[in-house]
Amino acid sequence: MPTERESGRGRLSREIVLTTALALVDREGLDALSMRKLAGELGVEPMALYHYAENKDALLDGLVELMFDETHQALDAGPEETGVRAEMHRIALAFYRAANTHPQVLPLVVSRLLTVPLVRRPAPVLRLPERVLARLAAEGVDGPSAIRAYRACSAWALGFAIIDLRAVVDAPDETDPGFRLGLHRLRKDYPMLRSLAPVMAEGGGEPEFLAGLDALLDGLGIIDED
Amino acid sequence: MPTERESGRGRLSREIVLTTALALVDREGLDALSMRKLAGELGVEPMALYHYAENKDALLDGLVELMFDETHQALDAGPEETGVRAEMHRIALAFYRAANTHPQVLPLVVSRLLTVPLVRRPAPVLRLPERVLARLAAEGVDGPSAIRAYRACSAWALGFAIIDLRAVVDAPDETDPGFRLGLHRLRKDYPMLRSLAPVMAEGGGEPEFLAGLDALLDGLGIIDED
DNA sequence: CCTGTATAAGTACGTCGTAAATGTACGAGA
DNA sequence: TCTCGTACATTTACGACGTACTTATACAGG
Repeated sequence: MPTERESGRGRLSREIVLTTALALVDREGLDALSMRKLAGELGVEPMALYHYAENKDALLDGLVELMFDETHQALDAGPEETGVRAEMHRIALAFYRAANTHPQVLPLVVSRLLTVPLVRRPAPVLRLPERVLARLAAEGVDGPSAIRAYRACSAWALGFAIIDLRAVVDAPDETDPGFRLGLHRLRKDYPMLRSLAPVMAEGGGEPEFLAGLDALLDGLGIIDED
Repeated sequence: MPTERESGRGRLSREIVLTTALALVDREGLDALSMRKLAGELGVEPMALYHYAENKDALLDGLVELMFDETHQALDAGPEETGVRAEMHRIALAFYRAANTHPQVLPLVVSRLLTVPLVRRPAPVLRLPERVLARLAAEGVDGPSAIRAYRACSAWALGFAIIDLRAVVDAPDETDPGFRLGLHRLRKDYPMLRSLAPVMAEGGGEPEFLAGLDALLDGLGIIDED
């Protein structure tokens, strides 16, 4: 006798489909995600997925949504900080960690930002700027300044997540045949890069992330009042 | 009698293939780029392209390469600035402008950064950090500090380019049927976003980009000596 | 003029996203 | 308890894609 998950109705749900897709992407990369493969992983025929995502693009949107959801879950789990600065740290860190957990999703975030108009973005994606702007407004920051601050923080968080993740990939676990050739080219044509590559491979991590964020907030005059 | 470009040998070259591909992507978006379509645009059979790009991924790498090349061309066209700060502005701006010229390539940049190990990145991609690091070293900045500065500048340039380009897409040229519905949702659930959307749609542009860059450099203590 | 080599074209295969039609199991009302 | 509408899953099929493998062509050097 088959369990509920194994036969008939109710085997799938939007959440199951999306989380399985996200796991697949985290594990094997974006290119490995196909409707057929995902269906196979769920023990289902490909077309069944189209009840939960209008098409593949919508499914990819769902992955972005999931990453932002994770950010909000982390934020909702703890209490809001009292200082603006501390709260901005908390929000940015939540996003940064979600991004680090699902690096493969970042290219999707980028292409969606460039493509999907604000008005029809998924709720969790909109909720993040709303959260930031509301907090800044509560602190007495005027509209244009708040927008500038939000823009700076999101640009920094996204950019730093991308750049710093690179460090993982640059780590010297390189065993490919073309490696030594590449190293030689590096030594010859890019001496600075060559000598600093080990430092670069370490990555900045959260301290450097927060330091940059603080520098930006300083520049914008977003400072705790006391 | 057919011209040289129209028959026989020498119709194609890596440069022709790549620039045509880039034009196609700029015009119709990443998804519209297929080997077959590109070949059609070049008046050639699809397989001919494989003499200039090992496969489609390599062709996409070529697009990133082209964007960085454009950055270097802009930089090589003018004289180096004497102050570090001014030179960092010049370099970052060159990149920012190239990114704005080819927004569709940004998702590719991101996925390559996350995927391709440093050692085998295209020359123009390596040349940019080399340029920055060399300049900082010349100014007496030590290795780890230079890396931090480079990381901050590249994260900011990439992130701000992505975030600020979004403004274009968010502009209120929305004529879709679902628009008013979306607007209503916005008003109800995201009041801050709703009221600040017009400000947001304007984008920060180059002044805001440079202001953020300065804030980061200030935070790192990268200051002209005089 | 001939020939080798660089380049383009042709053919073919497996995979992809997904439209359309068909089948199936559950839950509510008789 | 039965039945039937509806929500869900499957089947089948198509065109487009990336690209391996094979064949044709045109130029350059001997």
